[in-house]
Amino acid sequence: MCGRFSLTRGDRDDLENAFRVRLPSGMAWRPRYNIAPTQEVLAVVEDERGRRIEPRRWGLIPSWASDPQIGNRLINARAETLFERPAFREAARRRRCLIVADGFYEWQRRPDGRKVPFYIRRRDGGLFGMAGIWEEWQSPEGPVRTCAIVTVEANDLLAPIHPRMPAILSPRRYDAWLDPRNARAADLVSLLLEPYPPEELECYPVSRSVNRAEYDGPECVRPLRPS
DNA sequence: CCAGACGTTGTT
DNA sequence: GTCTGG
DNA sequence: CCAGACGTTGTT
DNA sequence: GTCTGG
Repeated sequence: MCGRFSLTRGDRDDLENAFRVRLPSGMAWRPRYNIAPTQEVLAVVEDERGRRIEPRRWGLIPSWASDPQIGNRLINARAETLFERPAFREAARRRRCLIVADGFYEWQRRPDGRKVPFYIRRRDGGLFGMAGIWEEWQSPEGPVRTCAIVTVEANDLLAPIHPRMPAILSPRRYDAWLDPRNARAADLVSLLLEPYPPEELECYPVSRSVNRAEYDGPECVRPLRPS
């Protein structure tokens, strides 16, 4: 699955080039090594007015939810059932997005029960878009925009670590995924299920500092042993 | 028709 | 064990 | 995802 | 929003 990720690099130009979008001039962010559920993430969204990058809270609250607490648990959505689940299908049809990242974490369970965190990133260190969906929930204080990250079966690189991974889209699939006029579930799911080329990624064990959601420093992504 | 419920993942 | 918060 | 909390009554 | 039950 995907319960933590990073956005450590990426200046304005990187983001604008990677996702072919213009950033609002006032938009600022700091390097994030340990992004956890309930925190703010950057989402590439698209509607009739065009493509934008906007913040979203990670943890999807369905529009009809009476209790927003539900969002603390809806952090991932399975690609295989995305268009069927009542909590997700409306967002899947009309509110797809890309979650901007440059790495993510998976925990490997060892035979003795210990869990070892691994960091996965592109070999070239570049940005990538994880498939996501988003929702808007009306709180008494105003609209709350939330999102979930779509997951798929692990590819060959990740399979030894964990059975699921985020759906990483190749850049040539970004347009089709984001296009709001595209609503054919079968086509969209097949985009998600295209395995991301394992040879473009690398994966190495990291220290347990990432376990603490409160810790957000470079220690999280440092290789435990040279990889 | 209206009222009322409705959630997910991954793990073992 | 289970739930909440980050 | 992981870490950390998790209780009640009655009284002031 | 959408589905189920009455």
